[in-house]
Amino acid sequence: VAGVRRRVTSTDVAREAGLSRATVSYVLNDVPSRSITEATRRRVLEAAERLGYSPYAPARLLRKGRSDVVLLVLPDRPQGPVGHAMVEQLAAALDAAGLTLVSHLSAGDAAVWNAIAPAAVVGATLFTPEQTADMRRAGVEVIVPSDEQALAIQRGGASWSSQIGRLQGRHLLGLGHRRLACALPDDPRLQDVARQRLSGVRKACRAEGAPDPVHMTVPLDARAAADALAGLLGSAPSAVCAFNDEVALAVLAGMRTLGLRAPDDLAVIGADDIPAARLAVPPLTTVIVDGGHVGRSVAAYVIAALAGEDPGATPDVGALSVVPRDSA
Amino acid sequence: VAGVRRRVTSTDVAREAGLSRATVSYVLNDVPSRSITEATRRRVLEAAERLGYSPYAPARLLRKGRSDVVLLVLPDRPQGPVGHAMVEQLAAALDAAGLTLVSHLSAGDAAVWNAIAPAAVVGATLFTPEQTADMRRAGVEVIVPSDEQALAIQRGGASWSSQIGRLQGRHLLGLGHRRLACALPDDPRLQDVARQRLSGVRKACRAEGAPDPVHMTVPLDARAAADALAGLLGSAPSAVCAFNDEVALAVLAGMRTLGLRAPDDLAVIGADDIPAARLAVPPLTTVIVDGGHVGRSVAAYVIAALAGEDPGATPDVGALSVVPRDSA
DNA sequence: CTGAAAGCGCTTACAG
DNA sequence: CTGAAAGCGCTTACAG
Repeated sequence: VAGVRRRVTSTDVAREAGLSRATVSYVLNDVPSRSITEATRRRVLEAAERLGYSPYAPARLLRKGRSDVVLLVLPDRPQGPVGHAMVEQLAAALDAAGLTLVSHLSAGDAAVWNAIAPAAVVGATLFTPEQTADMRRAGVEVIVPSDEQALAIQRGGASWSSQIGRLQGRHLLGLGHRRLACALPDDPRLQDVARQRLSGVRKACRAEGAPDPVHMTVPLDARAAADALAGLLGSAPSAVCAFNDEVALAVLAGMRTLGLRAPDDLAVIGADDIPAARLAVPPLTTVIVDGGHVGRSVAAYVIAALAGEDPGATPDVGALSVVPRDSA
Repeated sequence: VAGVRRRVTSTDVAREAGLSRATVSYVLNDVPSRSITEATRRRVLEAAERLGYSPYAPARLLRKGRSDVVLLVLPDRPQGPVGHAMVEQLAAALDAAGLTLVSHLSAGDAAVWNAIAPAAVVGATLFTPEQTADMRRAGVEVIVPSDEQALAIQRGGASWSSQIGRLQGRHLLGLGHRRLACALPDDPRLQDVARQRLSGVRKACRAEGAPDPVHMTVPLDARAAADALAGLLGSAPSAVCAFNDEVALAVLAGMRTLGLRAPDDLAVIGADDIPAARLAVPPLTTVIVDGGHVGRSVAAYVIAALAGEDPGATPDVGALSVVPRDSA
């Protein structure tokens, strides 16, 4: 498991090939402005192969002064399929541009960017001004703040999360509902996003002249969800916008405990379209976000900014759409 | 967004403090073998603060020859709560030892370890011999292969996934079932793990003298699941071990379509305990893995190996347990 | 108690 | 077409 072997350097390759380190470097990096004999070329390549040479990143970085690593800072919670698609497409698009993506779960620690000196940092989480300053100091060239901050969709300046709320509300209102409720998660780490969501639903209601939505916290447990629901029935909502599909599932479970049926007694709409959504009883109507699209547009933004071009406003987060099923 | 400012180096700090780079380095790294005047100390610290100095990782690495970054290679699929707890605890335990964890979604690309030159690579995914050789070349000191390869629990030499299958089988058999079925996922990326799972269930059956389990592929869709189930009814199983909770939910949905009830017509047990499991109809009996424990024990292994100590066999993956609910 | 100097491995002007 | 040399920013023996 442990290895004490000395590192193979370009000097070794040069010696093995009977050439200089400069030539080795030129061949290995395919420098266009240099013309190299085919014979020399081959000699270098073969020597490198034979020795198992692989350039040492820190040294190369120190010399070139520019990293090709992009760091993605992820919020500290499990990732659904949308988040996964986002990361996957972001990585693929960056890779095609010669950039490597690595992720780190947010813990507010400066150590990460200092430890890897990335060319860019993408936040799927909020950055404090102190963190941003610290990144700059660590030599990070491009900083893409969280979607909640800057990936905010331009029209209306509303955040992504609030857009989802707006779409949920609009869908329910379009179905004829007037009194809406919001089911929010009890996870403290989600409260900021939850607030955005609620404001999106409220916006939809006001646009249609419907009363402001009421809201409640719904734990991921049938009994607790039933209690939360029971406390809300006084205001007689006819439909609920859930923070995400899990919360929606909890609402459905609570309703079952209370002897209520969806969508007749109460319509329910979720968000994320997790696999369990379509398997629920009844199958859950939900809002889907094209995570892949978000990933690709963030990648384009990073690549442009790194190339010194004006990346344009902020990344486009793409279209949301509702997947109509039976719960609403 | 882009910044052209020159990097602040230790030379700048030295100049600002009116001292040498050596002294700056000694103070900033708190070298124990050096005694430094309190006044000098403070002068360095203040100058560094004033200039916003942060040591440049590549340079330090090049000199010290040893990174404090650990790379985790993750399989390319969404992570459930178990995987998340594993990553979280692994990161925390490494952090306490001065190591920084970063992750990368597997894509079989050598670029990752070459780009960041980590001290250790932990695989939550299988490594080919070529990849391992490539890591060695890139200077990776410690390589921890996937649990499926080496985190395999010692007793019996069975892999983690197969242990889960065994526990599922044992639980069902203990409930009096004799004819078991396995519900496997249709995702091609999961086939290897699925095979392990099946072999675990088979092992449990043989230990009890029950017939070998039959198996079927169950897509995450009620209709398709019903079809799969219908094709299986000929062999008259009385219980099914699902690959994970999502597949279990699909089995439940398929049964509903067929007019079957759990657990009376068919008992169902899942694995992972995702939030949707306890909210299902009926609430899903499942197997829970202590992801946090796995993360901590992998961290201990990495830390010991990096310190040159014998890390002992391979990381302990900790106890599995079944969460009994209504579906079995 | 502090500093001058070497060297980690790489790339890239600059000579030849 | 190829090579000798400088220098990226850091740490650490080695002198003083």
